[in-house]
Amino acid sequence: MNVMIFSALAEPHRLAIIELLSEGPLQVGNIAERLELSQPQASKHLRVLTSVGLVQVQPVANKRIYKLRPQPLQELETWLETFRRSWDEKFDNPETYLHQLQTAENNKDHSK
Amino acid sequence: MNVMIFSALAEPHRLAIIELLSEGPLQVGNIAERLELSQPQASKHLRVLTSVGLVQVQPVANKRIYKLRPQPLQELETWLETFRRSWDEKFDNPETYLHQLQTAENNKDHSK
DNA sequence: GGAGAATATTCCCGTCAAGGAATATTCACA
DNA sequence: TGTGAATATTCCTTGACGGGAATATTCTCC
Repeated sequence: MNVMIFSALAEPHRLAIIELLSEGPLQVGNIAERLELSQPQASKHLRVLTSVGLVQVQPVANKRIYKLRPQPLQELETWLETFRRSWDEKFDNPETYLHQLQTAENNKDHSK
Repeated sequence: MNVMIFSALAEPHRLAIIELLSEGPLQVGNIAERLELSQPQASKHLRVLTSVGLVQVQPVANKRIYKLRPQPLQELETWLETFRRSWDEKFDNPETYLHQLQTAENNKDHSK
């Protein structure tokens, strides 16, 4: 899993942009207005979101319509599914926990 | 959705710790060793992960066993599901896209 | 092609977080 | 109680990032 998507979403305004765009495409001015951002700030954040592929531009006249790109969030969902497997297998399973403790014990330094 | 979990996962080493812990609980020394981190670095990153609830400590003797906490990642999964609804409803739907364009048009400044 | 709307870019500054090194703390055990 | 193992904390420095202000760019339309 790549870290870029997380750092892109780690900024409150960018996360708000993503959630706003989940309702549908918007042009820069509307995004800035709705989130009470300056226009340059909105553009800068949209640039970051575009660079990591979370967002996509579509020029219409002298406007630029931004919309979400499903792929990265879908990949994130896939990544999370691999964790669900871990929950089901290992969590609240005393035997597994014991095994981990023994593993830690076996990893001790035997070279001295 | 809270931004904290994203900033916690936005650091490569911390993301690696999460993925490592998905295989099972580990003590600090083993985490540091496996990821080629200094022990203080590992402790610091684990502190961040704990503070956002992604990880949980369990003291055993003078060791500290860290393991994942399912809740935050499950909440993230839930958050992503709300997006899936948007994909299915709105994506590749020309009518919706047109509606957005018109909405943008209607949001123009009427006060002048 | 000139004007104006919509958007992007640049420059500058303050803040914050990560890493390294050193040190402190906690715990078991002899 | 003292020693060593395991882990946490502090201090410091440096680089990256967000915000504001100003400016540049792009596009449409007359």
